[in-house]
Amino acid sequence: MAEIYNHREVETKWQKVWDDEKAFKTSDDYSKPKYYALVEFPYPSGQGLHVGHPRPYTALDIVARKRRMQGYNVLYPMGWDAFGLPTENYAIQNHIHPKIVTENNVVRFKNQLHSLGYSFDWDREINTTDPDYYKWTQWIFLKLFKAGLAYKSEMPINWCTSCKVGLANEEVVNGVCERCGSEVVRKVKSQWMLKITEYADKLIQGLDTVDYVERVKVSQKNWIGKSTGAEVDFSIKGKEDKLRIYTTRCDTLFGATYMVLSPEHPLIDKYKDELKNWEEISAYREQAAKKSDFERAELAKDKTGVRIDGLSAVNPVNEKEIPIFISDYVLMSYGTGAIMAVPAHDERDWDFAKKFNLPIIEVVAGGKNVQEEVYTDVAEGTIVNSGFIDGLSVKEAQARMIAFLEEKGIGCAKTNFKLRDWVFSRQRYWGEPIPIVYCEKCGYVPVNESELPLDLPEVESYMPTDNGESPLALMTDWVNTTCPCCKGPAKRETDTMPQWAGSSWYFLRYTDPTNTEALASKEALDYWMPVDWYNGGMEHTTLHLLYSRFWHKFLYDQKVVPCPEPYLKRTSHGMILGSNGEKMSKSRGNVVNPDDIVREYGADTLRTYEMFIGAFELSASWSEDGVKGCRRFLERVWKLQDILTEDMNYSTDLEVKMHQTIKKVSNDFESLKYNTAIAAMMALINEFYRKNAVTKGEFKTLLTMLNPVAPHITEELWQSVGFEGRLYETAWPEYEEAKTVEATVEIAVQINGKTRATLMIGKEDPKDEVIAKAKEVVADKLTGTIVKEIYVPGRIVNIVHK
RNA sequence: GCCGGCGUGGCGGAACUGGCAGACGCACAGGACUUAAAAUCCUGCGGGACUAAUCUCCCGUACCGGUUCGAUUCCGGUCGCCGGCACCA
Repeated sequence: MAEIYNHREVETKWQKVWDDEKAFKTSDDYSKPKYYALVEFPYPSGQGLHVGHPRPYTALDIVARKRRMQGYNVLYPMGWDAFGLPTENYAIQNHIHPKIVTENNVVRFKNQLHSLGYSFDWDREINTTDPDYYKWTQWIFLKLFKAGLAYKSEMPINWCTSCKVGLANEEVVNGVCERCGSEVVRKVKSQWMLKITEYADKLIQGLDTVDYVERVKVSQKNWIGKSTGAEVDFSIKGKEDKLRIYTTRCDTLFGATYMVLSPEHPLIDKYKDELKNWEEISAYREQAAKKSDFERAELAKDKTGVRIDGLSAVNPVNEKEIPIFISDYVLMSYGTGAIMAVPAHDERDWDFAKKFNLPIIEVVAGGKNVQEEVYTDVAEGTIVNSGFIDGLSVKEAQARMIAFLEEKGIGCAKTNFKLRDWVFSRQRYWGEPIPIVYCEKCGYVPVNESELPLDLPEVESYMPTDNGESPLALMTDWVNTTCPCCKGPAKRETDTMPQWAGSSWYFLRYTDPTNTEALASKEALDYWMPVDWYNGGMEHTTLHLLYSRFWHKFLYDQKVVPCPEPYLKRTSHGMILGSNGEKMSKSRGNVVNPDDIVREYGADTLRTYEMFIGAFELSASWSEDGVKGCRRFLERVWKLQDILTEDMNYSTDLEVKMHQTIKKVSNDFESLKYNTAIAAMMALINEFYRKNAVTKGEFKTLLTMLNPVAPHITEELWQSVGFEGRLYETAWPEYEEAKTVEATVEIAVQINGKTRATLMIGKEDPKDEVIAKAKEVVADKLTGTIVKEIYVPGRIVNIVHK
């Protein structure tokens, strides 16, 4: 009888062996085929590892381990995305330097990850707060600046009242701060911006070249929000100025019966002295300014606005004079901040026209009465009441209209995006200093590359300030410097970079993490990039994933990296919910700590359970009973030792099953179907127990297949039954396609599509013979006339009969 | 409102390309072992009708309809849930 399975002993033992042997060290042998597997590096929070973390880590650990067994040189690294607000807030509350807080958290995280037996190459560990690392984050920023993609802009930003920090649009969720849930208000501030919009098209096009799960592609496309249309100039009656608008429906130009400006539109100020109802307009503008974007959107149903009394526009296609309004349903931040309103064919314009009693002119005939109901269909319908484009389809009319506008010089085709430039400054301490100096004479001047890293200075107080300045602004010694250009007095930029900076390029650093001459050597980048498989959370689709693709594309254009897309394949894991089906949180009291599971059941059990819990991409509820089931499975694997025979082959009756299982497990590990791979191995050992015997050959294959999921127990069994060498260095088992098919199979015999009997046949048996046998089996039920006989080889016979 | 995804036993979930629905696990029930319990092992386990039991039959993959010899799978419609976007002209 084998000893009892003591997971603590086994797991401690093998973790030490792997460390001592540097078992998972990535080789620098660039002649071998490479495989780069990547999981999103965690933010080392004070709470430690959460039971959700191991799910993606285990999934790609399985892939990484399998690839090594298949002979690849594998890069499977881990590091720390350690700049960020929670650390800073914790530091403030407890009067500990954020650097110390980070160090402590990293130690804890690392121990926890280590206890789970991941095959990370810890020699390549990186930390975004390490000056040797953020030197290169700053270096990339300088590249962006020099390329004109980083600029400072005075603009309204999303200001979190609690964090006292500006947020990117992506960080504002339902009008509140994504992180703390506090109210977000608009505040005008001078901010560093990155021109991600310059890459909008490339970011969309690149999606066609990569293997991402569909929902990620769709979300990114929606977020970038490309739309094609035209810009058209309307003249203002009696003035030189033109009013430029953006429309996607230039085919409806003849139906424009009024115009609307955003309340912030500059034209209003220009003519304020001529407006007869300036007070009313001004009051409306003030009211609109008070509302956040979110509030404006929330009150969407009810259209408000004020007519500009004193100005009117002229429709360029029919010279008709039409009124101009201001309304907050038009946003200054999109298009030109002004629209032509075509109430017949735009829902918002229709609502507004009804409320203000404006004329509605049908220009696309679609069988609906546009006085009663808006008509927006572009696929059907014919242009009417529209002069030279009458009778055309919507599509034809658009082409004709654009040609007309361009010919007359009053408009042109135009593409717009919803994507806005990335607000890149944070008024916080715990982030990368922005390596820019402001000089009265020379303006914004980049710090010399030789001076990087520009270290984060030690400060007394890193409290955020109420006036919106970074805590660094108080450090006059640091702030006052000399201009790199004219050597005159200058001031340093005191804002820091957002958390997303360090994570926008970290996958490059892993390829060559200690390089002091470059962010990574050309050879390392040529060999390792792109990442072959990247897994991470859906919540990063429009943040980290989009930002890092942007940086990477920029670096590609700068010839720093060898490929236009950083990740070949992107998958996403589902969340692990509490046993009550709700999101795990302290307040709900449903949090499970992985340490407890590792202690009580073992890392292998936790790993197996998290892979078995359900479809990888869907969220799943935690169940301690489920954990026990997986523990039971591993114990049954352990106890196979007791029924082991010396035979190194597969037993004849299980040969097909063995080949089938290898095939299934091999394929399932590649396609995120970890749950069915484990189920197949469970079914296999059930076969062994049914026979009460397992050959050494069968056991060897089982251990090899199970090793990526449960590395400790399998390595221990490998050694204790006397197999050579280390299991982690053993080749992945092969299967023969021909041997995955049974010589005889049971098929269903159906009558009119309903199964009435089953039948054993040989896989090569000819059709006629099988059908004859099938008829025999169900002879008593075939009382009428046979209409048709269908045989699907190896599956069913169906006899159609009346 | 728009865009994605999903809906299968008491539960988590399987099902290749349209071919025996419910693999695997959990829970539950009965049995074995035990002084007993736990653990372990064996058996059963969608609902219903018939039966002493087996057999057999009917219903069943959210709902309604269609295509097909055959539909969880494909098509049309309805309902519900989850996620994302949301006055983007």
